[in-house]
Amino acid sequence: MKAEPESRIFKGVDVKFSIDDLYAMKDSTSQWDGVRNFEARNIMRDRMKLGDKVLFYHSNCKTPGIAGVAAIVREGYPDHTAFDAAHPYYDPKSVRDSPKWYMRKFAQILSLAELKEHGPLADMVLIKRGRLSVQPVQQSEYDYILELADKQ
DNA sequence: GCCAACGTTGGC
DNA sequence: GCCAACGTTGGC
Repeated sequence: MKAEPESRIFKGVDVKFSIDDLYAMKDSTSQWDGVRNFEARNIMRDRMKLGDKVLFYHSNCKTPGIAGVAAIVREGYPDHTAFDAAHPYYDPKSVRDSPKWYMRKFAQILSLAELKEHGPLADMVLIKRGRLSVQPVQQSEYDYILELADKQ
């Protein structure tokens, strides 16, 4: 799942959310709001289950890459930010979702540039397609990435 | 800041 | 249901 670790003002609000921001939250847990893409929403609503692991990706920043691992502690439910006309994530047509997590941070970012150098990851949605804020990861890809992280 | 790739909208 | 126009993502 992607989030932007550097400050960016969207409709008057800073949307910055890094792995450190997640860690700093109460119980290192947060809702995951603001998803406004149907495919991404469907993955959150239909496929992400309690206890599932999540690769936390830093996007739109100096070193885009995987920052660590989080886990689902609550399954999808409607994103209330979509109902609030004053909220930057307001959507007048809304019915949406969001899960929650906790996390483990990698020693260093596994940068996109580095991930691209590893053949076993060549078919990752992240590499092949890129643009999608919530993406499925194959178990083999996840295991490979955790091995890379453990070698740091 | 550029722009390619892709998603969404809406007229027809 | 097509598709042009437009908007967004996100690496570079």
